[in-house]
Amino acid sequence: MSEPDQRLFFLLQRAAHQLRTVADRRCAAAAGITTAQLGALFAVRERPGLTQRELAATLGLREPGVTALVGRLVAAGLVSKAPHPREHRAFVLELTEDGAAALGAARPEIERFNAEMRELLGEDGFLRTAAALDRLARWQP
Amino acid sequence: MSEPDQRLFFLLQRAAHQLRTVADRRCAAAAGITTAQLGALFAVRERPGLTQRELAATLGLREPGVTALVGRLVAAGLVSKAPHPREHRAFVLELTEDGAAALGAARPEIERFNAEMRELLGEDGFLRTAAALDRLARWQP
DNA sequence: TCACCTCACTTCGCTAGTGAAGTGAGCATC
DNA sequence: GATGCTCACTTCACTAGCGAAGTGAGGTGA
Repeated sequence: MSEPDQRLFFLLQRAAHQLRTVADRRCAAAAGITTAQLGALFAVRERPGLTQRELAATLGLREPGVTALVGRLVAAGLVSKAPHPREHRAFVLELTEDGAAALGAARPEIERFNAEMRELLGEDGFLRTAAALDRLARWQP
Repeated sequence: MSEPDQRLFFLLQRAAHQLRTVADRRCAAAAGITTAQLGALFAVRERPGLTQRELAATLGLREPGVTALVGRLVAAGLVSKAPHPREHRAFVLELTEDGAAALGAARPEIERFNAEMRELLGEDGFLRTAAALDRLARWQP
């Protein structure tokens, strides 16, 4: 492996970390919650009645992480958690009004984030990066 | 903002998270340390005598994080930490033999990771993504 | 019918980051 | 030569994720 290749690997890791922390600070400023929490709200809004297992798959997290994440959202009143009608082990998640409001509050910040990314990478680079990360998101080692 | 745009934002977050965790599991299996630790070793090898402040800038971390990170590496005997010759508040970091060995041990895994990314994204997509993430890594909100 | 398995979720202990505040050496200024 | 500033690093309290193990309801097969 060439030296630049190795550098590339670490660069990638740093970029991934940067993405998370920058976005997190933005979301926290806009809606008072983290990107992960916001992502969960978005997922629940898209598919109301989601179970935690499904949410874990959607977000690319493990179950314990989702248990904690949902716990925080329920405690904050942003998501409701009710017994599953058919499957007694599971719960169904719904967005509350406050949850929808938080999602709305973060929207301008997300817009700004995307706009800056577009500026940074160019429209073409932005779309290509998005496509690439789309595949990465579904990547299983 | 269009709905797909919002989805894109969360997709990006998930991809970033996926990248970190996949790479971390690989590195842990290969060298017994995390990607962040490996990245620090790489940085110290490239610029021996680095201070922690410089390392923080290189890795995109904050100082407390680097204090802990370096502490772990020193405890593991992978990095040495000596007083700075001129600046008494600072320390200079050097790679130990074990540190170099760990870096070497992880090399095939990094190679494999990069190869899979290339396969996933195509050579062109890989290079473009790398270039994009290079900018992202240096991005300051 | 009763032991056994499956599986959604939880609990526990861990690692790795963050921000805010603290520490202390060296230097400048009065 | 005391006062106070700067700044590299540390400490502290916190959040967020992980893996492994535990819990318990529902189904399955001898």
